[in-house]
Amino acid sequence: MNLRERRRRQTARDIQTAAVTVALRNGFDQMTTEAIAIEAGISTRTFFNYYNNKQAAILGAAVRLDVAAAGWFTCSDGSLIDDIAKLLGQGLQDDPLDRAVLRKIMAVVDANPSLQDLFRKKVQETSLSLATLLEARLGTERALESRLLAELGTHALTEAVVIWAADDDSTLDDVSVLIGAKLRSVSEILC
Amino acid sequence: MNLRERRRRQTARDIQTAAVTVALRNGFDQMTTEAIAIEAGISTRTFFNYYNNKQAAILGAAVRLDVAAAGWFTCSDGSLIDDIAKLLGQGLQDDPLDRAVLRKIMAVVDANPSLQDLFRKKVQETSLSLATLLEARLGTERALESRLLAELGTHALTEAVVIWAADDDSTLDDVSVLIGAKLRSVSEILC
DNA sequence: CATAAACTTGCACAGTGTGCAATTTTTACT
DNA sequence: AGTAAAAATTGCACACTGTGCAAGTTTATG
Repeated sequence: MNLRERRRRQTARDIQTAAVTVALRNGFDQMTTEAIAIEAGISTRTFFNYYNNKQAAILGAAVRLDVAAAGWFTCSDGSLIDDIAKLLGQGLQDDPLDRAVLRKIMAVVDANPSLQDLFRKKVQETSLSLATLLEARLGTERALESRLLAELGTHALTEAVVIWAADDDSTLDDVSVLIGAKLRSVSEILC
Repeated sequence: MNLRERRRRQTARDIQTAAVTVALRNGFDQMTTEAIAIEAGISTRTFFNYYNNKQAAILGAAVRLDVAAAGWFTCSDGSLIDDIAKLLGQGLQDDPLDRAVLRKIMAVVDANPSLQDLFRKKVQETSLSLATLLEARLGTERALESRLLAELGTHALTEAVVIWAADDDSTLDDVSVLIGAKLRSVSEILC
C-alpha cells in the first residue's frame, strides 16, 4: 500500500473522528462542515474532497466485500451459512473497527434519522455485493432467494456488530460466529 | 374529507406534476426548486411547506397502510398471502395512482440515484408498517419472520406496480392478484 | 533531481432550507 | 350574512451546502 493511499485513509479517519467529536459536543444538527474542518485541521474544501456531506463523514467507509478475493465463496461446497458468516467476517477484518469510536458513532446515529437513512443505503450496498456472490454460487435461477438471503445476512451482520460493540471481551472473530448463529436460528424457524 | 384537506392534497399533486414536468424537460440535476415553484404557480417558500426537497416532490406521498382500518388483518384466519396481497392493494386504492404520471416518475427515478435512495426509504416505511401488522397477527415471538415477510411483501408490491404501470389494460385490482401470485411463487421455492 | 500525478486550498457562486412576520383564504359558529 | 379563529401563502433575510476552477504544495517515479 502506498504512502499516498495510507495518508488518504488516515485523513479520512481523522475527518470522521473530528465529525463524531463535534457531533457529540454540539449535536448533529448544529454541526457544520466548517466546524468539522476546523476540528480536523483542514479546509472545508478538503472536507468535501473526502465526503459528500456530514452524514457520510460520520459513517465513514462502508464494509466492502472484496468480490475479487471471494472466488472461494462461489466454488465452496461447504455449509452455506458458515461461508456467508466467514465472508462477511472477512469484510470486517479488511478494515478493522475501533470499538470506542464505533460506540460514539452509534450514539450519534441513533439520534439522527438522516444518518439512519444513509446507513440503510450502505447496508443495501453490502447486501447487493453479497447477493451477486450468492447468485454466482446458487445459480441465476435463484436470484430472488439470493437477494433475500443477502438481506438476511447483512441484517445479521449489523446485529452482530452491535453486540460486538457492546461487549469489551468479544473479538472480531466472534462476529463471524455470531452471524452464523443468527442465520442458523432463522433457518431453524423457517424450516 | 375537508375542503382544506382536499386542497392540500391537490396542491401536493400539482407540485409533484410540476416537478416531474420540469425534471423531464431539463434533467433532474439541473432542476431547481425555483423552477418547480414557477411551473406550479406558487412561491418557493410554499414549495418547502409541502416537500422537504426536490426528491420528495418527485416521489410524492408514500403508500400508507391505514393501520387503524386494518383490524381485520390481524384477526383474520384466512390465507396469510391473500391477506397481505389484499392489505397492500387496499393501501393503493386509498390514493389511486395515475398511470401516465407514474411512468414519467419512473423514467426520472431510473436515472437518479438520489431518487432511488429516497424511494428505498419510502418502501422501508411501508415495510415497517406491514411488519407491525404481521407481528400483531403472528405473535411477538415471530418478530424476525414478520420483518422478513414484510420485506418480501413490499418488494412484491413494487414489482407488481411496475407491471401495472407498463400494462394499459391492467387495473389496480390486478395489482393485488399479482402480489399474491409473486408471494405464492416465492413460498413454493422456499418450501 | 526533474517531472508528472495527486492533493490541498481559497475564492466565487448558485442553490438549499428555515425562521419569522405580514397577508390572504378557509372554516366554524352565531 | 357576519365574524373570529385557524390554516395557508408569501416575501425576506440569512446561514449553510456543495462544486468548479485555478493556483500552490506534496508525493511518486524513473
